[in-house]
Order: sequence, then C-alpha cells, then structure tokens
Amino acid sequence: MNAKKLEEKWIKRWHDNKIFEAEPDKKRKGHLITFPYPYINCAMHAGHLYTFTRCEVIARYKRMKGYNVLFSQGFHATGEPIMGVSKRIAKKDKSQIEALKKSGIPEKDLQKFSNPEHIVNYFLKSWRKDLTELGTAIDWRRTFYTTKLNPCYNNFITWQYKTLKNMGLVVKGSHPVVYCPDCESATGEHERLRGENATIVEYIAIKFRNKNNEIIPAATLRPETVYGVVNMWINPDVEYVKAKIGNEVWITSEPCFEKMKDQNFNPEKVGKIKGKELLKEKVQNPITKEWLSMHPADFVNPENATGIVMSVPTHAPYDYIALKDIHANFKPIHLIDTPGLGKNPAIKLVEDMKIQNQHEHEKLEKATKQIYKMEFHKGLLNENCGKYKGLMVKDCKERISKDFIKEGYAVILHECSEEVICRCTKCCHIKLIQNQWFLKYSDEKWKRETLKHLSKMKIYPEEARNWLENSVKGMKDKACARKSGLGTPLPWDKEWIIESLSDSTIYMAFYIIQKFVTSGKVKERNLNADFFDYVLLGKKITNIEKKTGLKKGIIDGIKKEFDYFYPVDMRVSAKDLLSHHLPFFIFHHVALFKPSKRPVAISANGYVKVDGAKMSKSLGNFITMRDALDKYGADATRLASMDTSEGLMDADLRRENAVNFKRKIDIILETAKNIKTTNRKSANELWLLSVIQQHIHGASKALDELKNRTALQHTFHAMWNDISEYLKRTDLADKETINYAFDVFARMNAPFAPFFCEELWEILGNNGFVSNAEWPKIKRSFINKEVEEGVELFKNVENDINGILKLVKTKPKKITLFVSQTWRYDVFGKIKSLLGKDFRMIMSEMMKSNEAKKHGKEVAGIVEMIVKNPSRMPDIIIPKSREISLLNEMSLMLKEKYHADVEIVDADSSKDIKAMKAMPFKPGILIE
RNA sequence: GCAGGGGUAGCCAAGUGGUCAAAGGCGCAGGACUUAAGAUCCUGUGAGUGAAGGCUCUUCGAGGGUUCGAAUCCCUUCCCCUGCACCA
Repeated sequence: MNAKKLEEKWIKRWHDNKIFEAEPDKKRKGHLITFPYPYINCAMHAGHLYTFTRCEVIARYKRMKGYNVLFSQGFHATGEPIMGVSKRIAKKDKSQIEALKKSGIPEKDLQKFSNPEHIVNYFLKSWRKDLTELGTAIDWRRTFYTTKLNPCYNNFITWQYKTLKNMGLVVKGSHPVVYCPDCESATGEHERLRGENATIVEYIAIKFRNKNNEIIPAATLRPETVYGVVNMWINPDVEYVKAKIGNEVWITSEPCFEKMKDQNFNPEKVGKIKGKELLKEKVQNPITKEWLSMHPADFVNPENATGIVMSVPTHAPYDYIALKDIHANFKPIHLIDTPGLGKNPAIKLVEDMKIQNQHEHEKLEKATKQIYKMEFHKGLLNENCGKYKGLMVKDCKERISKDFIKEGYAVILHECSEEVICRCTKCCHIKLIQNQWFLKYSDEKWKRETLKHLSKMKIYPEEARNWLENSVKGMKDKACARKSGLGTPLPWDKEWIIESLSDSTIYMAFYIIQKFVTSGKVKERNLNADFFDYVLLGKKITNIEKKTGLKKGIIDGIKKEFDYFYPVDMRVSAKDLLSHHLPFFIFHHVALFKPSKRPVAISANGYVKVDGAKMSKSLGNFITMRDALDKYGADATRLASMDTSEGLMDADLRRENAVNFKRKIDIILETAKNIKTTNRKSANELWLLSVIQQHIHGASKALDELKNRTALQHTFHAMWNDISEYLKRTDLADKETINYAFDVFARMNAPFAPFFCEELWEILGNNGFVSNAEWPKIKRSFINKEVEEGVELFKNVENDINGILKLVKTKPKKITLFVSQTWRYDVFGKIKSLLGKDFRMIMSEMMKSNEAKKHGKEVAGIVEMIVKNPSRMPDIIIPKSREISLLNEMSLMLKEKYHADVEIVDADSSKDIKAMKAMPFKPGILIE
C-alpha cells in the first residue's frame, strides 16, 4: 500500500473513532500541551514543522504514558500582515499577486484575497488540511482563531484587558519609535533603505550656557567625561537654530530642532545663527562651572544629536586629534584610571597609533571603540570627578545621567544608533509616541512574582532558563495597542487595537471554552466578564445563571473541565519566542491566575535549516508542508524532522533523510509481513529481548527530557538495527520474540511515525489503535546481561579473527580458540572489585593470595594493563564454563563463515603460546 | 554595545575528567547481490607501522594553566549564529 492510501485509511479511522477528542476523565490525569498558534498569512512550511512535530510527539507520548492529553491548535490572525496582503491585492500589487499564485491560488480566486476575512478562512483551511495529513493528534473541536472576526475570542480578550486595566497593569504613556517625518509614520525595519539594524539610543544632552544664558546643548553617550571638557566643537559651515523651549533659549542644528519637535520639547523657532558666529562665544560647563571656548571641527555632523559636541581630549581620540589639527593649547584633565591604558589614554593611543589628522576615520573609530570599551568595563573615576570619585564607570554611568537630569543640567535626547533612511529616501529620527497604552511589565511586584514563578517552572533544555530569566528581568513596558491591523479593540479606547503579541498570552485557556462554543452550548452573548471571572478565575459570583444566561449545569461543566485540564503543562516553542511571547505568557498568567493555574513547563528548540542552509525561496530549499507530504509522506517527514537536533541548536532538516526514512519504513513493513517463524528460545532470542529493554529505558528517559533525537536513536535506529541483527543470525524467528520486538517497535515509534506504526500494529494482529496503546514498560525478567555479554564475546572473537586474517592474508584451514587459564578468571574478578582504587593498593591486595603469587609477574602485568586501560575489563566476568559453552555454540557459525575447522581448547591443557595469551572474555586465537 | 547559544574527523553531529582515535548518520573506497543501474547487506575510512588480534605519532577554534590523566575544569584570545521589542 502506498503512503498516501495508508495515511488516508488511518486518518479516517482516527476520525471515526474520535480518539483524539479529549474529555475529562477521573481515572487519568489531565495534561494540556500547546504549540504557539501560528500566524496564518501563509501556508505551513518546514519552519513550523520541526517545532510542531516536537510538540506532537510529546503529546502522543504522554497519551501513551497514561495521561489524558488535551492537544488542540488555534490560529493567529491579529496584526498588520494579513491586512497588508488584502490591501496590496486590492491595489493589484504585482509582487503580491505573484506570491499568492506561487502558493497555488488560481488566478480567478485572487480578487477574493482583497478581503482579509477571506485570507483568514483560506489559510485556516489550508493549515487544518496540512496538519491533519501530517497525522497530528489534534482535538479539532477546540480550534479557534483570533481577532474580532471571531466574536467569542474577541470577548475573551476584551475581558482580559479590562481585568488587567483594573489591576493597574495597563497604563498610558509615551515611547520612542524610529520615525520618518516625511511619511509621518513609524518606520519598521523592513521599511528602511538603510539602517535596518538601527536601535534607539538615549543620548544625554548636557546644557552648556553662554553669557546670555542661552543653552548650547552637547549630546554625549559618556556623561561621566563632562568633568574633562576643555572646549566645544561647532561646525562653522552649518547654520544653527535658536529655539524657545519653555522659558529657555536653545541653540541647536536644524535637524536637532526637528527631532526636538517630535520628542516633546515643544521648541519654537526664534532665530538663526551661523556656526562661524557661534565660535566667538564662550560657554560654561554646568557641572564644573568652567568657561570654555568654541572651536571649529568638520567632524561635527548637524544630523547627529544636537550638532554641538563637547571636547574631552584625554578620553576621546577624535577630540584630541582635532585639537592637534588646529594647534590649540589645552590642559589635559585625566578622569578615568583604567588598568593597561595609562594616563590620558586617548592622547597616548592616538600617538601610539600614529594617527596623523582627524580624517583618518578608520583608525579613529577603532581607537574610540577600544577606549570606550575598556574604560566602561574596567575604568575607575578619579578625584577629578567630584562626588563620583572611586566608582567604576559601568556602575555609576546610569546614576550620573539621572543626577544630571534631576539637577537640571541635562536632558535625554533619543537618537538612532546609526543613520536610518526611510523607503521614501528621507532621513528618519526618533519620535516619542504620545498617549500610547502599555502593559506595565516594569512593575516591580509583577516582575518579581513572574520571576518567582519562572524559578518553579521546568524549562527544557535548562540553558533556555537563562535566556528567559534575562528577558523577564530586562522587560520594559510594552506598547500593547496599535492603530491599524486586525484584532480586538481596546475596550475603553476603541480606536486602538490590541496588538498581536499582547492578545496571545493566556489563550491556551480558550481551548477548553471553545469546545462548548463549537458544540453550540455557549454563544457569544454568554461570554461576558462574569463568565470568565467565574470559570477561569474561580470567583464566587451570585446569580451566575442569570448573569451569563447559562444553566448552572452547563457553566459548572465548563468550569469543571477547565479545572481538570488547566494549567498549561507544556508549551513547546522555537527559541525566538523566549524573548517576548514566553515571558508575556508567564507574566499574564501570574497577573491573572492563582498559582495552581500558572504554566508548568516550557520547552524551547532551535530554528530550522534545510539541507544545511537557512530556508529561503531564493536558495531553492524552501519546503512547504504540502511539498513534504506529497514527496515523502507524513511519517518520513516527521521522522526526518525529529532526527535532526535537539536542545537550542538549530535543526537541519535534510531532504535526503526523509527519502531514506520513507524507504526504511517500507522495508520494515515488508519484513514484518513476511516474517517466517518457529518456536525456540536460544541465546539469540534472549539477547534480543534483553537489548530491547535498554532501548525502552533510553527512549523513555530521552522523551521525558524532550530530547527527540536521542529518543529516536533508541526507538527507531537502534531498535531496527537489533531486530535486523537478530533476523540475520537466524532463518526462522521465534514467534513470540519477534512479535514482542515489533510490538515494542510499533509502540515506541507511534509518537514519531503514527501511520506506519498503526499499520504495523494491525499486521501484528492487534485491534484498536497503537495511538491509544500503552507505552512499553521495561520487563526486568528480560534483562539478561550474560547473554548480552555472550553476543559481545561473539562479536569480539569475530573481529579479532578478521583482524588477524587481514594481516596474514591466508585462507584459514583451522581456527583454534583457547579459553583462558582458570586462575586468570579469579585474578580478573578480584581486580574488578578493586578497580578505581590506587594502583599500588590494588597490587598489594592482589598479591595476598597464594594463587596470584604463583603467577606474580603475569598478575602484575594484568593489573598494569587494566589500570592503564579499563576497557580491557569486561562488564561482567562470566564463568569459564559458560565461556566455553558460548564458544562451542558459536563454533558452528564460525565454521560456516570462514570455511575452516574450529576447535575450542582449554588453555589449562595446552602449552601453545596463544593459549598462554588468552584472557577471560578474550580467547587466544590460533589460525593455521 | 547588551544578552543567549555555538566552534569536535571530508560534511552533519554525539560526547562535559580516565572504557576517547572519539557514538550515530552522510560521503568516500572495497566486497556481496544484480544482465546492468538503483536499493539492500557486509568491510574499511586521522597518519604511520607490524606476516597475529597490536604498537607509535598527531588531532576536538587558538594560546596558556590545573591534573598521574583534559574534547571535557580554569584563564586569555579569535571566529560564527540568534534576539534586542511594538514586529509576527
């Protein structure tokens, strides 16, 4: 049967038997596992596949371990992109039309995509189809999507934000964005011609004053160096602006004036002044009260900050070289002692690097960076720095800024970290957006509680904890609403729409409610604040029937189901969400829910590469889910994606692996169907039964730690190797043994490759579904170390014979195997018990027995050999009689293999040199 | 810049103090099967050396250190990837 047919067969049976529909059940423990709902502006692709499959494997594994797993899947439509697509289609944008065509949408349907609702519905269907064909164990009664297009979900978000606002966790404020004054809008990363990676930097503009008490602001990132300013830099060719700000007059460059307009300074232009004119003025340092001259410099860029620069030649290479260029005299003021930099480090470095003039930008940049870095990390402020003397730069920088601002000596000026040019070719600057709504993640109590809860959570792998913890610690207030895009309006300020990360924090709870919406028991009108307070928060509400319009039986049923399945037991995500969604997820649960309803565990994984490279359409390694399903089938696709990597490292999905898995699956099914059996229990059977226990152990342990690849190593590769090994050694398999092996194989691989495992399950004569079967338990009675050792012995002997034959290059006529002298067994046994102790101690212990004394020299040799290389010591020392019988058993096989006579000889009764060399578990070999 | 992760054989990747010249996979070479190809199975795969199952040297980004012993622990240094927010 081909893969497609097989998949269809089982999808239908699963569906007909409703096996993935989770209902509360007193006998089992509820287990809620979730994958972050994907944004549905595109079809599912390999990037989603990996994380999704991890989640799915764990869901199926937990189910088999006896948990009542609730695994459903919602979809995310909130935000700008879907709206963007619809707008571009409405405008008949060519590249957008092409993109849709490429993803398989026929020309005649294109126009429908100008309606965002159509886009949502289209991709909902496409995702559901792909996920179904992938064989996922999803309870589809519980699926939903976001935005006000779905009124029930909309009510849920409305309730959440009202509640958070009442708690004081949604507040009004302003925040800086990169802004294009020409387009009059925020300029996102993808809307920039240049400066994609620019970040927002806070400059400290220090308010120097001239004799007329006008302010000449110099912006700096190093306010601590204000103690060492010896002059100011002005660009003589630039025309500066005089602006009234409050009751002060400021002199800045023209672009700075524009920035200040957008940063709430409310400047009013009152005049202009040439740079050249300014040079005549003197200004006073507000901190040191020193009067300083203004000097000309071309490196002063009017676009950058205020267009006026303070000069600290001792710690800023640019300032020193510029002073040197104009042959100015100055008195250096050394401020920061840094190990390895010496006095006046900028002067020293410029001289050491032989920088000639201020046009050697490359060298100067390098020097500046070096000094900044070292002084920041290791610098100590000295006696020239007033009350900050004795502090490390890194420790007091922030304090200095705050102090200066508080005392009115300085203000914050926001600036881009690098030049940003908008698509419209205009230069961008930073704007402070007013009256924005924020989630107050900076709230100390909220943050503290969140960190506290995080410390109780299980995080897989542990490395991800650092990342999460740092994200939570560094979390600032987050703007939670935008003016455009799809979503739920802020209930109290409807022109704002709750943005996409902010409406995705506690929605896992909605999987439980959605079932009742799907069944029609609950309608939009029932889902009011009282409903959510009662069901989700467990508040006592009188007259709940009246208030929600639901019968007590129904609403209590919902509450019971919520209490049964919540909290989220496991959230599986790629690592990109560690810095925003996952912290938000914890924050909001902590704010809203009582401790027992907060998330239990998070598992994070790396990104996906395809064939070793980042997936991209231009590289030709972009795989949609559809491609993969059609080409490799669901099982092989799933296996290939799980056989990549685990932990936070990026997974590399290799298409060839998928092909190989596909082939292997066929082989396995064929083998299982055509197996010829008998009844017998020889060492071969006992061995297989025994090693299977190891794989059960290994796989279970790995899956408990969410290590997909390690698990697959056991469930698939190692298991199959051992089964093949067993079959190779025998013409007829023992029926009971081989059935057991395939039974375990089917069960253990069912989470990874459910379709073919169901098929295998049926071939083995089972009814029902392997998906519902129990995860195999270790059978202690099957563990047989001696038999395993026996097989090992066989392999070793075979290996040694091969090695010798290769070297001597003769055709063997007779192979003699000498079983070690009896006394050596005792010696080995004794050494084993002493292993790990000091060499001399082992030696003296060994020499206590008479038997050992008799062979003193040899015993010493053996001890030395084993201490040096403990691998020479077998795991178990089997008795000599057993070794003989094992060798006798294998002699027939050796005979066939090498077409030679095989004889087993006891070394005690031989004088052959090879007989003397024989060790326990390592027979002497003589080939003639 | 800050934060997180990483650098292991031709490639991917396991390994966090001794059983490590280093699992597994891919690739490559040889063999079996086949009319042939493919698939499958077996053998080999750091270098050197040995007509007996070994022995020697070199190797885990680089450089130091700790240790009887280091891919693994400590220090210094170089390089790569990811995130830094209003954007899903």
